[in-house]
Amino acid sequence: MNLYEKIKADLQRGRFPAGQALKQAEVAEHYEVSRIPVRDALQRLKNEGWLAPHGKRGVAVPQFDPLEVEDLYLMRMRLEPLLQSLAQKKLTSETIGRARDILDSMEGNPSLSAEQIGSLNWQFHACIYLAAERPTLFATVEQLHRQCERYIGYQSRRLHYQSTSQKEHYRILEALQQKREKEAAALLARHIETAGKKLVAFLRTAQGGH
Amino acid sequence: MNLYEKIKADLQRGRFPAGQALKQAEVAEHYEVSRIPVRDALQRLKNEGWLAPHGKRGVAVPQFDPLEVEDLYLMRMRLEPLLQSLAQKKLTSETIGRARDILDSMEGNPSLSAEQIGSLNWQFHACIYLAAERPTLFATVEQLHRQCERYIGYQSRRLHYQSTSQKEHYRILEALQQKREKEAAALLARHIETAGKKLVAFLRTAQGGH
DNA sequence: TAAAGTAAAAATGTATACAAAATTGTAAAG
DNA sequence: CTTTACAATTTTGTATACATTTTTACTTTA
Repeated sequence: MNLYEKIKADLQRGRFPAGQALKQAEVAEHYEVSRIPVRDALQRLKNEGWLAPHGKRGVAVPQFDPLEVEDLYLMRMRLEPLLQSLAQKKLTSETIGRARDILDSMEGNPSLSAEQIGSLNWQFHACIYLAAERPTLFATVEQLHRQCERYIGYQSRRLHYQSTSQKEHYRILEALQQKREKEAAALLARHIETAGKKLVAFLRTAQGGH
Repeated sequence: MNLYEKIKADLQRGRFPAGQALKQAEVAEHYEVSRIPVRDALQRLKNEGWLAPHGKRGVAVPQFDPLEVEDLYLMRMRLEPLLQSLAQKKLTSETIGRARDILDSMEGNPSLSAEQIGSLNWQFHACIYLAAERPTLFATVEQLHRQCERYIGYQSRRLHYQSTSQKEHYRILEALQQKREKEAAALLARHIETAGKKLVAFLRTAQGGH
């Protein structure tokens, strides 16, 4: 586990209070490395939305921002159904099988951690998206998903939204398998919309979430 | 002009041959700095699509890839009309005036360089998009535009696609001003689609463009 | 008292030197 | 002749030391 992953994990678990400015020297001391690798990690984390620019220099732990979530899910609603449609034409039964395995493995284990659920969730969609063989489009979708992770990780420790989401997954998979292209896209769009609205509502009721 | 900008400018002008691997030491020597700032710059350029990962380590100058362009423009077609629609509700006459000024300044000067035209082009759209006050959505759109820049910069040295594009700009601006929301979005979508198709066609006829 | 300028402190940016990792080339074995 | 293992070289990663920039705090002045 490299420095980037360590810091990201700690951010995901809310180890650093929102709004706090992260100084290179502090972070370096905390993780017992020099400032050079810290610089690299912070730059990358900033680009991926895990950290926010802080004034003219430095970075800070971003606040939870419902408007950001709204934007992220709006974009995902536009891009992911597109990518899924492009994938559908190239879907093999083997890919569908792997996707189903992922869903089944979630269904079976009721004792999965929030992180593990989130990871499997993405693996399911990514497995389908990758079949499209559109690396650029995939990369942007993946990046949007990464930005959402911060909020999902925060929410999923308190909220359980798994069961309905799972049913939607199975319905999407079936529509894909039966080549009902438009339905699959529409289901996915609703799937994302629902998740986004739940998340925004949760953040707003929680007064910004901190 | 910092190192990041210098390297980017040289990439934009095709100073480094496509496919070439860039080694930190070489780049550092070429620009007469140490490897530390080179590392920072290369990482950022890689994240923005100006450089591609090269095996397990290092970066390389990416090839021109028509499929990448197709993806970029597909995404822009989905996201930019959305952002423009969100902006429309908040458009002031002052913003519209500034947008018109940008278009007029392009119209007047027939002796603008390719880079200048590209810059003004983006300034026009960005001026409208910013009115939406949706920083997250704007950031992604801006990033997509940055990735397109590499191709536009390459093309615009050979192709002149200005005049038709300019007419489309004026039509979009008028639709926005007259609150014809759907028309403005549709015009923008077509505007992007047209530009994308031209660019892809150009790259394909030019055998990948190198 | 408020404002502005300046000096001190703190934080980031960069160079040099060293450590770790990956690649390449070579030799030995199948 | 191909393949595998190992050593040499190359390349990237990191620590320490120094330079530059930004911020902070204090002093001076209106």
